[in-house]
Amino acid sequence: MSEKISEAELVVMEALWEAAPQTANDVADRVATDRDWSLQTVKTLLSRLMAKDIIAADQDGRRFLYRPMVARDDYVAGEGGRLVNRLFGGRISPLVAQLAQQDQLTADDIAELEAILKGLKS
Amino acid sequence: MSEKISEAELVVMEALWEAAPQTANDVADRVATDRDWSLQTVKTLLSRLMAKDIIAADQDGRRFLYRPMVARDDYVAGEGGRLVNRLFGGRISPLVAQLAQQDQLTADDIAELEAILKGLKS
DNA sequence: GGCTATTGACTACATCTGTAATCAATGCGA
DNA sequence: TCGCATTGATTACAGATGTAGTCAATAGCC
Repeated sequence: MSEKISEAELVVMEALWEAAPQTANDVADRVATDRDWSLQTVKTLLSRLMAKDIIAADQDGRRFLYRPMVARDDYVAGEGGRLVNRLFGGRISPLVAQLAQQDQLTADDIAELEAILKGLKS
Repeated sequence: MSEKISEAELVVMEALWEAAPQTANDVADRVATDRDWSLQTVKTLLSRLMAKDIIAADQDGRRFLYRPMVARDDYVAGEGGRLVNRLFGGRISPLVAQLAQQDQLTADDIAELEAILKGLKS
């Protein structure tokens, strides 16, 4: 239901998912690792995320404490599903096959996949 | 290396990946199943894809025959990898786990995943 | 109690995207 | 040969996005 999160907005979301609630300054600091943005830029992105009801803010003195309203897991599941639909017609195996072919699957990945499959068969 | 393909452009690409080469009219007809676009809109998208060097065109009389310059598999692998990186830190298993949890894995999917894993272990 | 620093709100502006109308060339039928 | 239909090129324009400057309120300091 909630609106689309743009690339730049997602960076802010990641910061908020790491820890919440945070002030605009906290978020800017955290985001600085990834992007060289001014504080104002971060605040604009926070505003837009507020307008989209993806985050909320509680007043704390004269500042605001921002917090995500959507869980990262939910967002990620939605996006993952959408991509799998768009690119693979809803089938996950071609993506796994692609990654396998590019040797992008670690032994850990393979073990985990096997565990998941085992769980499904029970 | 090639530039980003937007949502609308991707619809055109799908049409071109289905069959190539095609005239602008062919593409528009094929795309009509998905989107209710005017012929002009499709032509604009074709132009933009040309500008981005994602497709090429060969003159055929007074028309052009358009064809993709990137293979669907390559594009899809790139996008899939990018998403898995962005959302899951490069690990595929969380995505599979998500899909499994949402009962989005069919018996066929599971069988294919098992086959892929079996292939990897040999 | 006025000055300054902090902080959110508002405004700005270039680019990209979605969607299309209009223009211009050109080939074909009458 | 002349007008019409086809087709690509150019232009348009609103909304989203990336990036940030400026304004206004306010709270603490001297």
